[in-house]
Amino acid sequence: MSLNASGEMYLETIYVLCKQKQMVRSIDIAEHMDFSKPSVSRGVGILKNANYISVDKNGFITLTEKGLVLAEKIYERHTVLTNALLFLGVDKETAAEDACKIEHVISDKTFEQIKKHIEKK
Amino acid sequence: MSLNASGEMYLETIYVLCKQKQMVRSIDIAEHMDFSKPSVSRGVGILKNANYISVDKNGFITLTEKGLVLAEKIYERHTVLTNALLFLGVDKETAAEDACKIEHVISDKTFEQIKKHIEKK
DNA sequence: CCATACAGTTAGCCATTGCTAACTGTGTTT
DNA sequence: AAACACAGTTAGCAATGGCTAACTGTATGG
Repeated sequence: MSLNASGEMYLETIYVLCKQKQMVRSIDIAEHMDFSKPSVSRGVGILKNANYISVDKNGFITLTEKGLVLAEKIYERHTVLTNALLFLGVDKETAAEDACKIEHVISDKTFEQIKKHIEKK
Repeated sequence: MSLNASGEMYLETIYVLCKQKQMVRSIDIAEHMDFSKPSVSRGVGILKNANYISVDKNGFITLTEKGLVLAEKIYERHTVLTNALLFLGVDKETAAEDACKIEHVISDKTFEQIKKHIEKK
């Protein structure tokens, strides 16, 4: 019951927003991702269902332990991959965009090797 | 009217098979990709429609000029990315698998930087 | 000559994931 | 109190891209 790219993006967005504002609602996710409210509503429902997040009666979203672990993993991928691309000479915007695509498709093995290599620099 | 990941995979497979056997049919693609015949039939139809390939009356598939150009670009990405991952210490099978995923999502800019960096080694 | 095999196509199912339209429920404002 | 704003949900559309079942058409073989 693990997440695909779409679910990972919602989770990562929640993680990033939580670091910025503590109180995160679906509407904040919608604005941040530039998605419609119903799309986010469904996405949030899936994450909640799979026990990655909790949503209280006021609609405030928090990561569960399971959600936090995965979100941190994805976010680490994002930062390491972005840095890797910046290191290779890719411009900032492109690096962030492409890191965001790559982070959802590569294996743990590959990521660990990239990370190892970048951290040596 | 450009292709997405799925179409690119069909095109790349056709390119690879063409290098191996000259005569390539839909059934060969189906076997190589482990997809059903109808899935391949649709995929091939899309490539044909978009003028990436020609299919003769016997079902033999050839790349058009446009198809060859794109297929070579994708294949180059595949080989360069695979080599990049191998260089980082990823095992052969994982490198090929992940290269296959990455090749469809990264920008030209990012690919060129990776290529430049790998070719210096 | 009929049967069988093989390649391909058609029709249609299913899941995913974006969308709009329209509804619900709650809290504020006049 | 009535009206409005705002957040969220429900229902349902569309495209993508896999699948199976069942058909067509051709070629081979008993």
